Amino acid sequence: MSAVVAFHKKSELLNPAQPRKFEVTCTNCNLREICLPGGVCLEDLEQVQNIVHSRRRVKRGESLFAAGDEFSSVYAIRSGFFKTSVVDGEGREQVTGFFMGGELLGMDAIGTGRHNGTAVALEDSEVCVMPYAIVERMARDYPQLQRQLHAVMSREIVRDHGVMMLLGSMRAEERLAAFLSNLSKRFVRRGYSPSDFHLRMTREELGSYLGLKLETVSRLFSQFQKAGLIAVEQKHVRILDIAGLEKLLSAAK
Amino acid sequence: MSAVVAFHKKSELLNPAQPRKFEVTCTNCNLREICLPGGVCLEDLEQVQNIVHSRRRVKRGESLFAAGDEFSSVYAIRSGFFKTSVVDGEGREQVTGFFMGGELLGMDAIGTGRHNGTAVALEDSEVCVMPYAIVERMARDYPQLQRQLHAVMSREIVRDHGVMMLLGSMRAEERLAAFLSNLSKRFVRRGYSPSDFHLRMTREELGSYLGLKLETVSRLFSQFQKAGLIAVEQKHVRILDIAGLEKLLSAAK
DNA sequence: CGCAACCTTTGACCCTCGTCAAAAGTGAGC
DNA sequence: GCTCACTTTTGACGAGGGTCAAAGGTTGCG
Repeated sequence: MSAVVAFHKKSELLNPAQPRKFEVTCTNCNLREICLPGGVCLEDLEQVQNIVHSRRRVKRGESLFAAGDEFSSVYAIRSGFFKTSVVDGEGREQVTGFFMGGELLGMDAIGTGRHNGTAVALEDSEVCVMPYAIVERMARDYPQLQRQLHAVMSREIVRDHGVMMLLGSMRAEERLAAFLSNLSKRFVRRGYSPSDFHLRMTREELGSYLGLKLETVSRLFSQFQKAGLIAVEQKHVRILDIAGLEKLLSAAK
Repeated sequence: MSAVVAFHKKSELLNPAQPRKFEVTCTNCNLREICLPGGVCLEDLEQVQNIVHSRRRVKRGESLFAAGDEFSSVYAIRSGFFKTSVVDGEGREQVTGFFMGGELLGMDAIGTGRHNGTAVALEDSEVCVMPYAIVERMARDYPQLQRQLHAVMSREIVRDHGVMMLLGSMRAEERLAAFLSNLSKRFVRRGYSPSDFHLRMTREELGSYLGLKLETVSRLFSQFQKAGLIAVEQKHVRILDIAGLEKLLSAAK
């Protein structure tokens, strides 16, 4: 296909070599290991970190990119929380994922030159803007970066297949249990509590992601609470019995 | 992550420069345009086609790779038809896709060095074996190939998001209509009839993909037939009213 | 050619989750 | 601090699709 054409908004590529006001460095970023530069050795990192052209703040409720937007860059989340979604012909929204620090957004656009979905910040966030033109060039020069880029995309595919399993084969309570367990693991990895966190999404957004209606999600939270698995208060969730939650997953059917 | 380590089965990399018995060339392949080398100019293609180390026949029912297998290569389908699936802890299978000529398999393994899912031939098939180590090197030397590789992975992500929409937001009859419409488009692209084809998968496999039980799929086929949208006879399907099928999609809810 | 394994269809019944509705809780902006 | 819009919870009810069962069809193999 010849659609892989448009690559950079000019605005994001001005003066790529100039010194920047803020210190955008991967070297001293605590997310380095789980982010795109993970696996790049320290000497190379000095150069590789120039893939980060700038940073961009996205306030809660604002979109980082929307479906149909011209592709220019991929984005690494430096702080905050995003949802991604796609919309079909009838205006139905399907939430395709929730993303946090160190995770990459925007790879859906490489194939067509336009974003297929929308990324919206669910809390005030900041991302590292990595113009794809630069990513391409750097990937050529630094094999470890190339491999890491492929790995990140591959893992996104694997993640998507997991969501298909969730949506295609699991019952409602298994879906929510799987979601909570997954979220817990990702929080731990980032140094947060595995059992005590604030959900950034509404019941409706979570329902969309899980293929359920918001009422069902709400009922499941109540049900899990009654069962002593979690304590919910609005968006604040405390996992009381992670083993119990994960047993829900093994208890197929 | 350091998991991206293991790359080639020796067996697949022996004598990469030797002349081969069969003429494995992209230049004269009718799938060139929709395959990985698509977009590579003809001069470069002479070299680039060396990413195809060999071909491999996979008989109906055999697997090309299985979950847990060590990653060595990605595979371009030269002829035939595959299903891919993942299996969860409880042994539940979720079919994640159906693939035909020109499409790439195996990208799920780049991130971890092991295949996350399984690819099974649904008819006697042949694939081009492209050792990832060679793909990496070629991608460095030929930017167009690099871009195409990224594009292919990106499109797989977009496809997956479409499946999430299907599984998360559509009703049973919309899912089947969407599937038939999609299959029709892909057949056309490859020079086959858009309205007359042989389904390679069982009702159960199709049901798994669509998040439905086999009985539901069977009922839907009967229902579509009764409505004059299609004619079904076992695995042979003829689309009688593609517009009617696609209207099912717009008629949300 | 005939058997066995598998696949498909169809019916009857039922359960999970969606729909509709109402009320209470929460939070952002004036 | 008050209002209004949004979010969440909970209940009652119903339907879409799952489950169970049985029969017929198809295919491959000995």
